[in-house]
Amino acid sequence: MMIASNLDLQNDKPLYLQLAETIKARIAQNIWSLGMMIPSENELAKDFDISVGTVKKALSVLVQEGVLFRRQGKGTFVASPDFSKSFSRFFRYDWQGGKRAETPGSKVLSIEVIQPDRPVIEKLQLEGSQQVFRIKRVRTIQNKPFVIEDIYLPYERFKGLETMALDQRLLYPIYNETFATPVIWADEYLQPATAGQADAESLGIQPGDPVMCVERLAYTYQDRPVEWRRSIGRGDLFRYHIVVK
Amino acid sequence: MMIASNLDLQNDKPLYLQLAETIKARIAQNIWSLGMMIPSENELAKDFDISVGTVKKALSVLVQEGVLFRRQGKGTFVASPDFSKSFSRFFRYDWQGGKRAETPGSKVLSIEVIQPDRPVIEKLQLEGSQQVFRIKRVRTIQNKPFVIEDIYLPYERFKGLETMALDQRLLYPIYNETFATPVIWADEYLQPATAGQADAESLGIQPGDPVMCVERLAYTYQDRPVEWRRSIGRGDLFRYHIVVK
DNA sequence: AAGTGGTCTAGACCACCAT
DNA sequence: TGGTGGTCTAGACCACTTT
Repeated sequence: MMIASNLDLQNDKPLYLQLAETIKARIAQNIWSLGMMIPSENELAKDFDISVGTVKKALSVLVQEGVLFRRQGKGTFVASPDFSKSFSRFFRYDWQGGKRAETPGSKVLSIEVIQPDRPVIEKLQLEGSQQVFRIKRVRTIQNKPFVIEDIYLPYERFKGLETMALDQRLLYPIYNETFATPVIWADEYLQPATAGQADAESLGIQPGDPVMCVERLAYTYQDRPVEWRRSIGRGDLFRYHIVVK
Repeated sequence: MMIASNLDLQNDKPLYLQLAETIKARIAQNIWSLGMMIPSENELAKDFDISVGTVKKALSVLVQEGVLFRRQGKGTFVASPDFSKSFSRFFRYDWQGGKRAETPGSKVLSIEVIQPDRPVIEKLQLEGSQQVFRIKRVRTIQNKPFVIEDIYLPYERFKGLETMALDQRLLYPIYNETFATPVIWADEYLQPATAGQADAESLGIQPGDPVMCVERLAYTYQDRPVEWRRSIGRGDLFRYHIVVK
């Protein structure tokens, strides 16, 4: 049961776009949350007093945008972006020709609450004198380190994170489930570099060996930045794959 | 005037996808060429004996894929990939954070026709003993080299390329306009490395300096691979930007 | 005025899923 | 069996472009 609303025939904007925006707004307000089924075509059509065809068009737009997914016979659901998948694209694990997509282990080296410096303030769009978490961790495959990460998070949003078992779980599901902060999309910059003394030791390589430096700014709903991280990956294990269309 | 054909109600595949594929095939066969207007919704519906709604759906799929574009009041046209744009999509080199999107110069070092080795044969899906072009060139910004490229092309498809002024123009527009081979999408792999003696000299850096190694397989219509290239870029000038969704 | 695509409707029938 | 989405139809009306 849903209160109909604010679709406007007088508006320039087509009804199906108005509906799409309304649905996105409801997801952003957590009226409909990740993974949840939203009302059926028929219900939406009835609630908003438009035809089913128009509802179909609105939903197809949101499916296209990755906001929803649909299953014949079941319903329409709010999509949860799966970053563990996109993560696994970034690295190749096939170093023995084995195809097993092994889940990387992770070990937190330190977690502290600090006063951020200017670049972090700007990237996370912090105001006043907000503090941030700084997490350093190393990720491993078969117990060999292959990436070290330096992660910054706004303290307020993630208060309580420091008490959690961060070694056991991926971070993005924690953001989503515990802090109601799903990561929707991210901006990444890649640059090649060579390992310094400290990084080389952490990664088990020689200073001067190639490494990939990845900076990522991750956003949640309404394009709010919620995490900034810099990763340094072993060059010999790092392979970034992208399909350009 | 168009001979109707081969849409099959008995087929598992929905009519609108059958139509979309038929249209793509006609474009691939150059029955409808780049930039040309294709028949209107009504004509297509009549020719294929299906409803206008189904035609609309087929066309919207192709618009989504970037194969067609539509203009209200004018018609539906075969899209010509915009190469100044796609170029900047494929290569995102920020010059010291400057925003000037300067067009890089290029200088061909060598072009030869050779018998490809196995990796090239597999990537370009060559049959029998087909030969390939191998082009080596260096790209420059402000007369400074920043990328060296090693490019492989099937000889048959691009016969005559060796006589063209490759220094003056971008390659992809040449593929498109002269050889009716638009590049539709590409697969890229990025990996950090350090410069060897020869590469360092070409790029004006020191051996051991960081470089980015980019391998790209470019495809035309019907997912046919038509170019394979390996690029080595100066690490200090290379910054790859990607939005992960 | 005639032709184009863009939006919207009100159905029909089907395939799939739960019960 | 009833509800869901997926396909398809046959219109209507509108906005835009060209002649």
